[in-house]
Formats: sequence, structure tokens, C-alpha cells
Amino acid sequence: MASNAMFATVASLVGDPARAGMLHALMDGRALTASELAQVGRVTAQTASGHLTRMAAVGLLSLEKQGRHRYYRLASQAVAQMIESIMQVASGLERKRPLFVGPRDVALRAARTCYDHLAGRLGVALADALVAGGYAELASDAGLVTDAGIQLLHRMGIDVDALLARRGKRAPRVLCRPCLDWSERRPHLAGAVGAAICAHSFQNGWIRRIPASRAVAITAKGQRIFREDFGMHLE
Amino acid sequence: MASNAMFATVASLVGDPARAGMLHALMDGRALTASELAQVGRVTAQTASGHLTRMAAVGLLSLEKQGRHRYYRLASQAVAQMIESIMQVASGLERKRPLFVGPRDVALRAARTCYDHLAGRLGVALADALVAGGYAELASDAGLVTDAGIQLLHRMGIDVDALLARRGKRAPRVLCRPCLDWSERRPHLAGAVGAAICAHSFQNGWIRRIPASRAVAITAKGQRIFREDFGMHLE
DNA sequence: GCCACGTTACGGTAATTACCGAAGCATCAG
DNA sequence: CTGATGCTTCGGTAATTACCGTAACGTGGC
Repeated sequence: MASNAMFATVASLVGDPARAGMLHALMDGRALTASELAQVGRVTAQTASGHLTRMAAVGLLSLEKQGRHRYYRLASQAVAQMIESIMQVASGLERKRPLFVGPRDVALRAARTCYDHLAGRLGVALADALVAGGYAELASDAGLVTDAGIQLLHRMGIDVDALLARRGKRAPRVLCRPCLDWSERRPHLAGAVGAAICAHSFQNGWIRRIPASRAVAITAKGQRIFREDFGMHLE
Repeated sequence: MASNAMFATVASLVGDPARAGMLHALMDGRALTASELAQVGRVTAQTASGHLTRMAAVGLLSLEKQGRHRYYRLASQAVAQMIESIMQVASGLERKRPLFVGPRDVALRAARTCYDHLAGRLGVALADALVAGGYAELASDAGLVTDAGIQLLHRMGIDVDALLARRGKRAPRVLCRPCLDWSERRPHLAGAVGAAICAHSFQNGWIRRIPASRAVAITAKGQRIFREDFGMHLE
């Protein structure tokens, strides 16, 4: 098969520790500058520049010039899903050896973004609450939002119909993708619906980003809404 | 984060051309001997042995000794999904340059297995037929089998209820996972239901494996059943 | 016992590649 | 213009690692 070479190229690019760190940092879906990425990759600016150029040339990253800054981001959702699935395997394999949890990990495990949706205990709790309330059904393979769920989201200000219309065809049911959480080992809500909820949570100030991290903090307002409107149990 | 090292290790293992070829060959879900894998990786037996030992040590592969043969297979479905997602990215990036299609690719594009389910034009046609007949609904994120679909599968001899019971909880609906086909660029049926259909197709002689390849051939019996019972359009 | 076969362990070699220092561009501020 | 900042290009070095030849180790057949 012809694509075998490109397959190895892609995996090989991801396989370098410095580049892996950069990609990891980009998993929150934001665009970062070359300097920031050099920092998270723990290499000098020159080395980082080379890495970034290569990844952009192949198409893993997309580049946006802005003044004297160069913002790199993941090129597509497919790339994010690929990284997610590798993390999935890696965390599964690592579980066999003793695992130290640093202080930064604590925040990450509590709540973080996974490219475009919520993950960590927050993400899992959200998924659990939606399932418990009959708003969604979630299996390991796939999930769907029930009519009650569509109404709930609409009340919260998320127009699911517009979401579907934007994606072309109007499906008879609102389907969503489950994403197995690497820290909680439980599925949470991904896909278009998960992304919409995450974006809406940021816009309305329910959560905010913790600087220099993929972790997010839940605001007081968010605490109330998640608890009262979604029926979530945030320990 | 601690798992960054393992993340890079995993991706790095997949990133070597020889190992990539081996993993690619293992994507049909079968177990292959070290010699066979050396052949597909285009390396000598000694080199292959080293590769295989490393991948098994990390946990990407599982090993089964049988007489003087050593059978290696993908360690888990998670590994298969990871490879699938990398192929996804790789084929998307490669599409930009002219692509020559070898004679072996023709068979692969027509019908092949993707770890545990059907892919290629056969897989896509199956998915299309199920959707067209109202037996399934398939979005890019997720999919589900309708009641009519459950009945159809039951008539064909696939007990969906048993399938769900085996997976623990009985979900209110039969959900399934869509898998974007790298050759057809269209979703086909994966997940538990996809795997069951594939296994059943082999057992009942609707399809058979083409030796030394992930490609499968559709038997005369299969042609008839796919066409008449499933309503598929095989070009 | 023997031989054939599949597989693994141990050398040395060759190629790849990540890395940084120094220097060169580009952009913005003054 | 001058300086400062962000980023890239170039050159040389060091480390990693894939590879194979040879040899040894198991297993099964005779």
C-alpha cells in the first residue's frame, strides 16, 4: 500500500518527545506561538522551529502568521482524534507501573479541555449527569442525545438544530461521540454536541482557562449551573 | 504530565517503517508469526524479532507461543483504533500528492477487514444499504441500529440482544461506531455490531480471506445475500 | 540420537536525526 | 535609523537506532 510511508512519517513525527509535548499542549485546540511551544517541548527556539516547520509541512499543524508571532494549531480534528487515541493506548499501558501524580496533574484530572470538548472529572460528571437525567444515552461505541436532552440544551442556550443544520443533513436523531477519558477511564461527551457545550461554557463564563495549561477552572456561576441545571455532582 | 514519555514511546514505536508495516498487516485482527511479519516489514528475521520483542514488551502486541511458532497479534482494540486513526490522518495528508494505485490496492479497496469489521467498497456499501433501508442511522460522530435493523440482523442469524448482554449493560438502543474509510472517504459500520456482521459473514461463507492480504473476496453466496437480503449495490 | 526450521541474542556498521551555538530575517517600538 | 523581540537558517556534534551477519537456543519430525 502506498500510504504506508506517510503512515510511518506521521507516527514518527508524533513519536519524538519534544514534538509530542508540543502536540500535547496544542490539544486544547488553541493556537500557540513557536516560543511557547519551544517551552513546553523543553527545547531551544531553533530546535522547536525545525520541529514546527516539519509538522506544518506534512500537514499535522496549520500556521497562522500574526505580526512577528507565528501561531501553530492542530491542522484538523482528525489530528486531534489521532493524538487522543494514542494517549488512550499510552495511558492504558502505563497503568501497569507505579504512577506519580504531580500537582499540575491534579488540576488536569479535575477539569480540562480535550481539543474542543470537556474532559477530566468535569467532563465525566457532565456525561454522567446527562445520562442519569435521561438527556443522553452513552455506550462505549457511540452515544445520542434524547429529545429531553435537546430541550435541555435549548433551554441552556445551545441551539442543537442550528448545530445539525450547519453539518449539512438533518439526522433523525442527535448523535454524539463518546471519548474515553484517559484519567477517569470513563466515557465523556465529545463530537459536535460536546464541542458546543464546551464552547458555550466558555462564552457564558461557566469555566475559564487556567493559564499555561489545558486545565480549566469552574467559576462560581458554573458551579451553580452545573449543579442545579444539569444536576451534576461535582465532589 | 507523566504519561508524556509513554506517549512518545508508543508513537515512536509505530513510526518505524518496518514496524508500521507489521502493524498494518496485523490490522486484520489475526495473529501472524514472526517470519510472516518479517516478510511484510521487509526486514530479516533477526531485525523483525527485535521489533516484535519491543512492541510486545511495551504492550502494543500480545504474544502466543504455539509449538515452534510465535504468533503476534494486536494487544487490544484500543491499539487497532489508534492505528486506524493514524491511517486516517496519513491518508488525508497524502491525498494532496498524486497517488498511484497498485494492483494489490485494487483488491484492498474493493473489500477488506479493518481489525474486526468490514471496510472498503464492501463495507461502505453495506453501511449505505443499511441506512437506505432504514435499518441504521449513521452520522460522522456516531450511529445506531434501528428496530427494523435489529430485526433484519436477527433474521440473518445475528443475535443482537446476546451481543449487548455480553457487553454488560443493556442499552435502550443499539449504538454503533462509524469508521471513516481511508479509501472511500465515507463512513462504514464498526463497533460491536460491525464486528458481529463481519464475523458472521466469515462463518457463513459470504466472504473469505484472500491469502497474504487484508483483502477479502465475496463468494457467490455472499453476492446473493448481500444483494437480495441486504439490498446492497455492489458495483 | 540427528537434522531442519523458526526464533532469539550478540557483535559492529551505517544512517538518521535531534540538539545547540551563531548568525541572519522579519517585525514592531522608539 | 537603532534597538529589541520573535523566529528561522546554517553548520557541526553527539546520540540514537535500524540493520544485518554470525552464532546460539529452542521445538518438532525422523
